[in-house]
Amino acid sequence: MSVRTRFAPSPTGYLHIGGARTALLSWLYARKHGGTFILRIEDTDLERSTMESVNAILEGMTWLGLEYDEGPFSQSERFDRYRDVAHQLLAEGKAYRCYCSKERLETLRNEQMARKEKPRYDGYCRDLKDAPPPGVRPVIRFRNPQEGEVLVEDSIRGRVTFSNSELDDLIIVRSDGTPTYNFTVVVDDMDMRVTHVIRGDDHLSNTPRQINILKALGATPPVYAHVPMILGEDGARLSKRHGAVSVMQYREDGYLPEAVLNYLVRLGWSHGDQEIFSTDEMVELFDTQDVNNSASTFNPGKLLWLNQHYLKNSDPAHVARHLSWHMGRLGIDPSTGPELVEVVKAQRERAKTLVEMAQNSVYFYRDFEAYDEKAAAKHFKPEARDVLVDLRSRLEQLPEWGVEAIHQAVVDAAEAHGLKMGKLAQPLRVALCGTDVSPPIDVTVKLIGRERTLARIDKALGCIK
RNA sequence: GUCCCCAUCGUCUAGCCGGCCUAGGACAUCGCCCUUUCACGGCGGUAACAGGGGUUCGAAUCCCCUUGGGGACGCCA
Repeated sequence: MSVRTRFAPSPTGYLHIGGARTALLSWLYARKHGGTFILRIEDTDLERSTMESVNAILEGMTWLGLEYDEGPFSQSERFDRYRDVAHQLLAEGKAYRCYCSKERLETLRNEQMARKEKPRYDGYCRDLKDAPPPGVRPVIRFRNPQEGEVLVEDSIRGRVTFSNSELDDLIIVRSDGTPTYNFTVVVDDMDMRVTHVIRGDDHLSNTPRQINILKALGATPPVYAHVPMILGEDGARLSKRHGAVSVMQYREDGYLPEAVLNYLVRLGWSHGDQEIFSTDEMVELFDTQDVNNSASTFNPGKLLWLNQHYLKNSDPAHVARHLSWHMGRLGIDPSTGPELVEVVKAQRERAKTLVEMAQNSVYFYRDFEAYDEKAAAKHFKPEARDVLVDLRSRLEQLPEWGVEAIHQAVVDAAEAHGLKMGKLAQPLRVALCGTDVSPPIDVTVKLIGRERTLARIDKALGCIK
């Protein structure tokens, strides 16, 4: 039987880091086994679900390259199916209508809490003999077994058993007729023939309920794999408080999708001492059996390092495509200056993010407003004047505008004035870039181009008294 | 509170079917080297088996307890 996995987010927000990881692992597992990856939107909570969220999730998955094979299916379009299944359960006596008021349930809960018991439904309507109270729209509850145990065979956690006496009769259809999560998941996983449910750890306690319903429906439970949670740096579950958690925020912050993917796969999973994994390697090496069973803390620093690694080691043309997007956000048209690929080659060892790279590359395309004060004060000294004038004429006369020739011109000019490289390179840098930080000076000059270089030297000369 | 899960450097982790571990790698951090800036890179350092009981010739590795953390307990998903 071929593998079928699914990612089933609820559209109540963006695609966050935790969701992206379970999506990645499900995707990897399907790919590894030549199976099918299904995307299902769990929008049974009509109040909180939004179309914007659906789009945000789709956008995030596309950016990460997690292509699904089937879907997206929306649970809101399957209400008829859930209702049919609920009625089937009702007819078979495996579910029943419950007329308890929310007030009664509330009181019950409070009493149980006061008695230090686990709050759970007491089964008041389980075998209701009296006529139902008039005017009350009932919910439908699943008749959970009261005896015995449920065994969850989890490929990450091993065998976990729950006692049925811990479980209560959960609501599968609300009084307004809409189905609830634990019910729709079961029906969908069954209908969609999902073979492996890879999801967050927070669902482990829901699993015995789902298995019970699945069995009542005569279906075979899938293989479960509950992946540990991702915690914030304060040890609490990752949330907005911990800064950027939206996957798309990482794009805006200048991360490459492969860096995010690599970071995510290494959270709770490893392959010896290997740190860098291409997508193909992940697909080949990943297995749910090797996933850790302890929660891990999100570490922005390591993600940053990975991002820099991919910036440095990916095909420059690929990085350039991503950089182009960020240049655009800065209002830069890359056609107004050097080839972006060349800029990438020059900058990739000195930037951790694409945002940084873009910001530090603006001067290749657009004249800067003002000199960095400190840098100008430090390097625009009178003794720099003559050598800059000299270099300017050498550059102007250069027959060929190449890095080699430029380098030679700079060396010669410095030598002619008995100066060390730094005494010329730094003032020149400030003159050309506005700051004293840039790629190697010859490369910088080359990329800025002759026209701009000469003009900027002139401008700087005007500032050196 | 009840039930479930988890526990190696600050962080991600290797190791986990016991001896090869005076516990390895990576990020971060500190120091040195390289250097026309910033970086890259190279070399080196600091740093962990939560605690207590067992089992065993021998435990990070197996068992139990304690402690600590996380999750679930909704007419949310």
